Amino acid sequence: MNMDERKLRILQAIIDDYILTGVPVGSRTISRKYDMGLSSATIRNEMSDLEELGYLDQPHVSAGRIPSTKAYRLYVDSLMHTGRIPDDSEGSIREHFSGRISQMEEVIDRAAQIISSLTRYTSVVLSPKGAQPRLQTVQLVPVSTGMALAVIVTDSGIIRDNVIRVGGDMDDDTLYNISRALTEELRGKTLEEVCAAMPRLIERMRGSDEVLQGLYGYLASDRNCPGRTHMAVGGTSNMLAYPEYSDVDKARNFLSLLETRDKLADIIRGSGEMAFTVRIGPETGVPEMADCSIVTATYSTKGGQQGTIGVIGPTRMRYSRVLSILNGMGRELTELFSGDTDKESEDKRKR
Amino acid sequence: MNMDERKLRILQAIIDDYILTGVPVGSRTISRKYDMGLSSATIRNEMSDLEELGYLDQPHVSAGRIPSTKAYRLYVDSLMHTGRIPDDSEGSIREHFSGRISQMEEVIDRAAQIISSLTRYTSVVLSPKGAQPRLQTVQLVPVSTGMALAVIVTDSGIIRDNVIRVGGDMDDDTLYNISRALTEELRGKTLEEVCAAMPRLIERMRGSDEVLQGLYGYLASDRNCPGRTHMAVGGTSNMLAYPEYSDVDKARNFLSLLETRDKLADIIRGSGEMAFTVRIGPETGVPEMADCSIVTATYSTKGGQQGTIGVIGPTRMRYSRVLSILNGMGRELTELFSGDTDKESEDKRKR
DNA sequence: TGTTAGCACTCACTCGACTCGAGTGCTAAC
DNA sequence: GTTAGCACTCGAGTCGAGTGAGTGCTAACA
Repeated sequence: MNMDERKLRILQAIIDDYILTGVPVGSRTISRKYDMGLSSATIRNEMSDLEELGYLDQPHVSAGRIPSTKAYRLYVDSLMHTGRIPDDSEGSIREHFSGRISQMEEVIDRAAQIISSLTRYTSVVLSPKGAQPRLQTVQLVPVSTGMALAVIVTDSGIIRDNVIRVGGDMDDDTLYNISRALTEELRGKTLEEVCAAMPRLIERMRGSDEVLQGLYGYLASDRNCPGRTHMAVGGTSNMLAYPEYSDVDKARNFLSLLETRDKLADIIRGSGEMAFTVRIGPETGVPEMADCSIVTATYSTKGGQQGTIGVIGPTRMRYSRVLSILNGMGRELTELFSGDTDKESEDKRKR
Repeated sequence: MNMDERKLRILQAIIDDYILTGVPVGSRTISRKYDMGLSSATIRNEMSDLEELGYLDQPHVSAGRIPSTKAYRLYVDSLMHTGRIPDDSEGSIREHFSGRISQMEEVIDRAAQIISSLTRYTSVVLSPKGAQPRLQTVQLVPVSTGMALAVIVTDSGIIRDNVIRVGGDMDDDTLYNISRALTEELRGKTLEEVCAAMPRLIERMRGSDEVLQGLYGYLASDRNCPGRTHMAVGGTSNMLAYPEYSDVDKARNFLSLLETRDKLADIIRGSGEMAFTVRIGPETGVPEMADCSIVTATYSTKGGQQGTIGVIGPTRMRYSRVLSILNGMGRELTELFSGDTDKESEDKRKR
């Protein structure tokens, strides 16, 4: 037995209906609501075939049928009429971002909010990471005696800073001179390379070695520390609106998964650096998400770093809508992070 | 009819039991589990009196009784045996913080996690704000042509930074000289005063006026912008563990309240700057929280700024435990934020 | 050979009747 | 003032019949 055109059409109707209603769909529903020109009995036969082929499941004998993971897979890969971005959304994204946008964290947070409000699912946005950014400027700003703020500007426009110990009483000018020397020496290197170069520098620049030690310690710990990648989660409560989560225990499990941020980041990033991925149910590899799907997309920054945006929803997700919203948001973020910073300030200034 | 010693003891037993179990408590339970030396019938009479006095409610005739808001109020104000901090917690707080702590945001996030894991309720931590911090250093770090990062260090040790437009092509040295001049001029002023002084400065320091304009714009918007206060929420899923929230709709309302961060911050901060506040049920003033209680405490920074930590739980909250945990955390945060930063780096270095 | 009408069958779900038991209020005795 | 006893209330749980959506199968039809 093989799939034919008609089976595909019926399967599509079933998936569409189930995504819409969340209720197992029966043969009669299909023959009436969708204009197939076939009686329910025929549909029934076809559905029986589709079940045998592994595309449909039956919760119990006297209920309708629901799409299997395999069906969703097929749907996403080829059946889905990949809609363009919903009319309202494109404008919506723009509009939401049009206000004041300064810090990267704020953009990330806002993006998560927008995605979840547009999709009505749970959204996750991860800050850019990946390709090593290259150092552009180092500058040390005195904070208190013996301490300074090390500001590191990279070519991706992302700034990291941290308070480090510089020892003794360095006056502003001394720190500034050290900063200049460091910048000259290190500009254009990746953070990896900077770390590698540090021991040699410490050797050479006697007299300011405590400063360099401090900086080195910070860089070394920061480089390996994924904690600095910012993550925003939006619409956690949205999931509770779906009957799939009317069971409180299930909901709690899901929510506490969202709370373990490291794990969540791994899951979202699990898709690698593909432009788009859709993982359905078991494909997520997370037992707690056996009946969730995860859709992710990437965006990139000027420096070539990649960030991830994702949506988590029930397997009966409105995939096409979600994909186009993520697409729109990805484009918007890419633009925001790689367009020159002038535009941001422009917006800001206008207020 | 008046409250006497015995009524108080009985009321306390009822509250204790209800907080523990969440089930309406009957007269027999009290007479057996709590060593009153009274029969259930007597207790029954007393309970009847307590109900008349407004301290107890009866969900329905044949159920036990539950404490009213008034009862909790009395309990918190005078009945509660204000336990010292639970044995495990004091150490726990220390231990959790002993790892790497650098950015304020991280401390805040971590604090929320710790509080919620210790209390098993939902926790909220707000970054310090209030008393105007005084400027200590301004420094401009070049980021790209025409743009610079303005780093502002205040005496509270809290650092703000933002990318501003500086116009033209300022080289490092020029920016540095401007920074020095600005620092000299503005050190010791509150941010309010800095803003007030800016127009005059812009007048005087012709030639670098575009830089100053940019800085002014940032300061002016930042000063009035409460968005910069960081807020962390922990243990959102904890609430679902309590039978009070076995109703999914209720849970969803609660969760979406947690998501509207501005509103939540207002609610938490609603208590003003009291060292401790306990708001019970309707006292919260938030309809969605009619059967929640909010306990808050404050901590302070070197610069005299105040931050807020809070716990949101069901009205039958383990008040004494929560209060002592918040007390411990408040002390720890105050120490962290007002002790000199040396200690932090020390910890960091040890790793 | 594919399609359809008809029919028996399944099974979750609903709803009312019933039981059970925790808890109360009241009364009378101590 | 305290307590034992008892009738009463009412939510929660159980049981069973009824309902209806949906299926699979068979036989008739185009």
